[in-house]
Amino acid sequence: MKVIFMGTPDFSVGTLEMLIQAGHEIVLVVTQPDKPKGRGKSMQFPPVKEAALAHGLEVYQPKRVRELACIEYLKKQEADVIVVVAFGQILPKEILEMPRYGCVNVHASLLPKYRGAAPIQWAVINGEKITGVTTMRMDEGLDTGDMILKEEVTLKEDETGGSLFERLAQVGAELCIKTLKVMEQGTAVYTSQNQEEATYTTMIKKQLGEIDWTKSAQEIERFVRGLNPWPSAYTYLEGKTLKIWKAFVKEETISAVKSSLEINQGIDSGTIVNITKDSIEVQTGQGILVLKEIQLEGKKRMCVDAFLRGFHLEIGKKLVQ
RNA sequence: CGCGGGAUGGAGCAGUCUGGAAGCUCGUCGGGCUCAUAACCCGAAGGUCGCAGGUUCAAAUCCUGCUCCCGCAA
Repeated sequence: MKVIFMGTPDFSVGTLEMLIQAGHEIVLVVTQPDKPKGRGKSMQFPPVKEAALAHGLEVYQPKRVRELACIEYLKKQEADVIVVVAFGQILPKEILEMPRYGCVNVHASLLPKYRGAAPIQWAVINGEKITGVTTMRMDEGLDTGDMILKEEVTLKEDETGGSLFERLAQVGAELCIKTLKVMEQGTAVYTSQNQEEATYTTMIKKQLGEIDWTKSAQEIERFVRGLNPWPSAYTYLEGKTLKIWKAFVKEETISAVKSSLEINQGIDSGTIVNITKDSIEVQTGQGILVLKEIQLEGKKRMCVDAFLRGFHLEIGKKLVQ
């Protein structure tokens, strides 16, 4: 089919490449404008643009897709379908209705749950056992279109936002190809979403990563995994930012909840209660979190045993700003 | 020219301001102690102090340029 592809971050790249591989004719790749990124604020191409250029595809970067000039340009392509994967702009009705097969969106959750911007991280943070990818025919709402295909993915014990991101991107790419196939064959089944079951996720901001030590050790551990590798969960140590990359819930606190709760009643959440050769144990609102891999501001991320060799840390210190 | 931290034996750091014998906590190797040990004791190897110039009797340390890493911000 003649396809217009719209997408911006890494998550979209896999789908674009699989579309090419599957033999679809990509007539145009639409992505967000280049933005200054990284240290030194140098201009950088969005990942999708990099991939598109590598395949010799035409790239179009409108500031706003709803502008007339843009709509006209898209119309000229005479595409059969528009595939949208994490594009980052809302499409107006004119575009949604433009292609013969409409606009297909690949969303990284099992709709109608986790509509919105950051379904992957939230699935990990919330401790979901199963998530997945859904394709749908877009309508004017945010992730409210009729669903076409769905595939479940089971989260692993040590799943991080990053690892799940990669897996879902792969699943999403394959699901997209299947979706186009059934649409083309006319065998696609469109299922409307149950509005009552719908949930929404908010966009992940940097600031969200600050750890609230009054939460339970289990919640914080999931929080750490969900925000790895971006934007990362962090706290403070002696006025500096301390990122937590890897941690786990201390086992004893599960089996001996009552006694440890009693013992810890006088200790504030966020206090370092024990330090071993290769771990730092922190009191939380419920249970103890054992830090294994951390990163102090300006330093590389490192295992706690390496950190402790060069940083003299004392029990009783609190991880607060 | 967005702001800032950093580069020192295999790892993590101190030393740099106030130039003048390369140090700390570990790891590694050898030996000892021990029923035993990630514990303890003794000993050893291992570094052109990121790179290139400059100042000086003398530079990890001062000056200049460069490379790489990291935090913030976007």
